Amino acid sequence: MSQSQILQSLIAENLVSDPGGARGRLLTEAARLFREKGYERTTVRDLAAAVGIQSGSLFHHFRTKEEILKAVMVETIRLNTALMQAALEAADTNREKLRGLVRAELESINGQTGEAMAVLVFEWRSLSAASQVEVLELRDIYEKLWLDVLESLKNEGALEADPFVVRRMLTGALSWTVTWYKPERGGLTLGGLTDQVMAMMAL
Amino acid sequence: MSQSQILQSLIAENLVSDPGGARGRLLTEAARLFREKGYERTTVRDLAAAVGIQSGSLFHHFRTKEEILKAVMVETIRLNTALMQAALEAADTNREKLRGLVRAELESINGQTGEAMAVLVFEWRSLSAASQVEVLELRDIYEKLWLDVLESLKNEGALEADPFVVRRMLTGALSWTVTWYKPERGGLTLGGLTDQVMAMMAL
DNA sequence: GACAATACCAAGCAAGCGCTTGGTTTGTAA
DNA sequence: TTACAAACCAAGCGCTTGCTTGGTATTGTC
Repeated sequence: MSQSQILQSLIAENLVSDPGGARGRLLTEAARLFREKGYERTTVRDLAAAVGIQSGSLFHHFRTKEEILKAVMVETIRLNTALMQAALEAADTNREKLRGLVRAELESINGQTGEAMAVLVFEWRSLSAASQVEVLELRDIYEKLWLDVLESLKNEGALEADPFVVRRMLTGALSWTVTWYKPERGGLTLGGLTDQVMAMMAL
Repeated sequence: MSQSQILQSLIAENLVSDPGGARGRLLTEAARLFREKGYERTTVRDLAAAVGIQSGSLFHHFRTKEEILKAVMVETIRLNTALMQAALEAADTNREKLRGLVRAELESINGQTGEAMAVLVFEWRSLSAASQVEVLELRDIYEKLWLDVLESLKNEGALEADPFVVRRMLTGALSWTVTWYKPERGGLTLGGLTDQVMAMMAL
């Protein structure tokens, strides 16, 4: 199943907004602006201007500004969880599964959903506690994919360190690529970067 | 030279504010609040209340709210650069130097300056471009300490990967510890965590 | 065509923000 | 004691923000 088929299926199930529709275009622009200026410094006037409408009209689509932030987060988690599940299904060994996860996460962080992924990290505090709880539930599903694979690697003796610590280190290392990775820099492809990450873990 | 001697020397040189003085107390509280609620959501009224004064009085000490943010960042970079230089001076081999840097950075991120270090990462966008330039100059001195050691390790054959990439991965992995590391969690000390990081790099 | 639903416009509200201003209080030096 | 500087108070300014409200325009359905 290709990436666009996964996306189409999520759209059909109303889990993710169609990027071509009004709501989807707004979320794409919101992710970009929130990433660039920060959620708090992005006004509803900025958001509206980015999609070519007046600010009051946003409130027809979303109840509050915060609901926009939450939707950016929820939708990127859903999409990337589905992409990672697909990467797992395409792999045979635990080592290949981990490689697939690393590759998929690097793609999500440095590709189409890079802005939304960065918003998830940097704008967490602007979510209300109730929204944080909801987003964390989805996030936990995503994290479980990782921990299951790391624990399997530990059980087969391929990994000595604590899976929890390894995942946390990886989260930081991979998330940080958003601040520095550029394909043009020294010809380092995402595949090459994936190789370096795997090598750093002696895997 | 001990940590408190380093701090006293920086205070004497007016590079860092005395934590016991009014300005220093304000910067400590500011780092805490900015970390907790975000810079944009922390009002000057919040800051003033945290140190027990009225909000207008803040402007006796700092020209603008942004100057407070910048001071939090500048002062933590200066302090931690000095601590890392001390760690380098206490080490003999390049491997020990790297270990000293990892340990010192983990201490800065998870210890007294943890809040300010997190503010440096998460609140970067709230700084004006001019302030960013100034803070980056200090940051570059700090980063050069790392790159020099990693390049020495590469030159002696102990490290295969690109020092630039390794440093970036380490920055992410170590910075992320602020979100999850707790000494009580499974008895993992900072020394133990340092060991795990070094092991992950096969060093 | 008629009607309902959806999408958007334009104007402006209430609340809150960073900061100013004129003043008072405290600390220091001569 | 006096003079001055530093630190703080209290009140309020001008501006910005997220959002509401009454309306118009467009789209979809029968």
